[in-house]
Amino acid sequence: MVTAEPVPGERLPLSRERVLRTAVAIADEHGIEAVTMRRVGDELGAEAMSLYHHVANKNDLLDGVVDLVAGEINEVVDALDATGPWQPVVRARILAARQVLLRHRWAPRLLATRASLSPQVVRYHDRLVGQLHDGGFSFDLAHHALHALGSRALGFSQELFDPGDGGSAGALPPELPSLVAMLTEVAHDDPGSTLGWCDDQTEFEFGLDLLLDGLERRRTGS
Amino acid sequence: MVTAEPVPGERLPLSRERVLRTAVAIADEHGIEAVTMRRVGDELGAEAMSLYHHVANKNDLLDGVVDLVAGEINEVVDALDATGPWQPVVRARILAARQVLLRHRWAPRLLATRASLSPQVVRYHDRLVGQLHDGGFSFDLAHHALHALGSRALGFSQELFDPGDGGSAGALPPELPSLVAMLTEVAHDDPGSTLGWCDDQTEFEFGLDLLLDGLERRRTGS
DNA sequence: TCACTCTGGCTTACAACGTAAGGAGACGTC
DNA sequence: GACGTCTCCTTACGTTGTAAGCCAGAGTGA
Repeated sequence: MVTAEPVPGERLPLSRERVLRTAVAIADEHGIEAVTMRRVGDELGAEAMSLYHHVANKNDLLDGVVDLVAGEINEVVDALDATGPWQPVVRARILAARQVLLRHRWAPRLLATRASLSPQVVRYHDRLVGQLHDGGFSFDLAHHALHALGSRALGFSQELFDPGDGGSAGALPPELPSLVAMLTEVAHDDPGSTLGWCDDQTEFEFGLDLLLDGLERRRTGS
Repeated sequence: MVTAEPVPGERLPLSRERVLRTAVAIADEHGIEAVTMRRVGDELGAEAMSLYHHVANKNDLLDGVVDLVAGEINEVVDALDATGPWQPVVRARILAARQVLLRHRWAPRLLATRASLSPQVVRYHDRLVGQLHDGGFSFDLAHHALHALGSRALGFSQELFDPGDGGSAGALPPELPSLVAMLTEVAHDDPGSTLGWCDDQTEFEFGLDLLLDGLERRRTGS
């Protein structure tokens, strides 16, 4: 009758929370494609079908995972100091969100494929709109700003070229004269970079500032 | 001995070209998730395994599909008039690419998930860099521009919110004050819009021009 | 002409996936 | 004690990508 005691080897009961956190852990370690119902179950010492008592189906699980990550982002950005002019405030918010996503590199792709919106993602944008409005944006301009920023608002940009294979301009065929010229010149300017010929963080900030500067100009109407 | 005659009901032989075109047709009609090896085979009157004589595996098939669509884009943009100042030239190129992608709405998502780069996509960017360089960009700035534009260079932006469900601001909970305020105001400004409260083409152009204007300012150093 | 290899199709089979269906044991409430 | 209800398990099915191997026709060299 002593079943209530916390035996050390005893299994914790499942919960939606534990299921989602386990899925995130698997994705962090082995990539999002390693997140299968059976694998998540295994990791929890349970069967795949047991998960269905806590998530409706795999789609729901992935929605929950996205929401969890977005919640992590919100935790971080809510702690930032948001006083002062809007531009550094918004800039810091977005770069902080980016830092979280760099810890979950699979998350951007997952976010992009989700059909329904995560409450936490919506919440993130609500606060962002609030900051823009406080900074002098009309709601109309804030609305445009959301679309203009797109995924960049959450801290990631669509990386069409997989980083890591662009380093060698020699592999490019000669019928691409402009790319060859560009790559040789850029590589020459920065010969010893271990980050390859382009540093993602720098590029992200370049594009972000381009947008933020443009928005500020639209706001002041100059 | 008359086996060479083109019997009407006779099946064309398979080819990589036919396989890829069929996959595109299926994706156009039923979505990218309907593109399975068996389905493509069926559509061609062949078995799934027969496709493997023309594509290495499904990944290769999808790579080929992306390349085919990018080739379609290149066909269109190569036919554009590229004389005059860089900004309208590049703008027209990107908007034309967008028109092609609107005929293959599944393509952006597929593009974003491909690991290897399509030669046609690379070619597209080569010509784009050429246009920027001709327009007075240093290769360094052109390189930054590619990253800043990201997927927008190819004519699509990451649509985080699925269009079609954002129309009703009434569904939003009250703990999202800024979004509620924004949506009610924007919806009020444009009450009769059948496109929902945001028109994608307009928003895309807004963001694109923000970037192009910013790039021009960086180029002239003002 | 014969035997050979290639090419491109088909058949069969398998492992991994998501998940439907239902059963077993622990728990609370009447 | 009977009865839900909750949680977890077992079994099984359909769908997916694809490995392995068979077979017919077309060249091709002896």
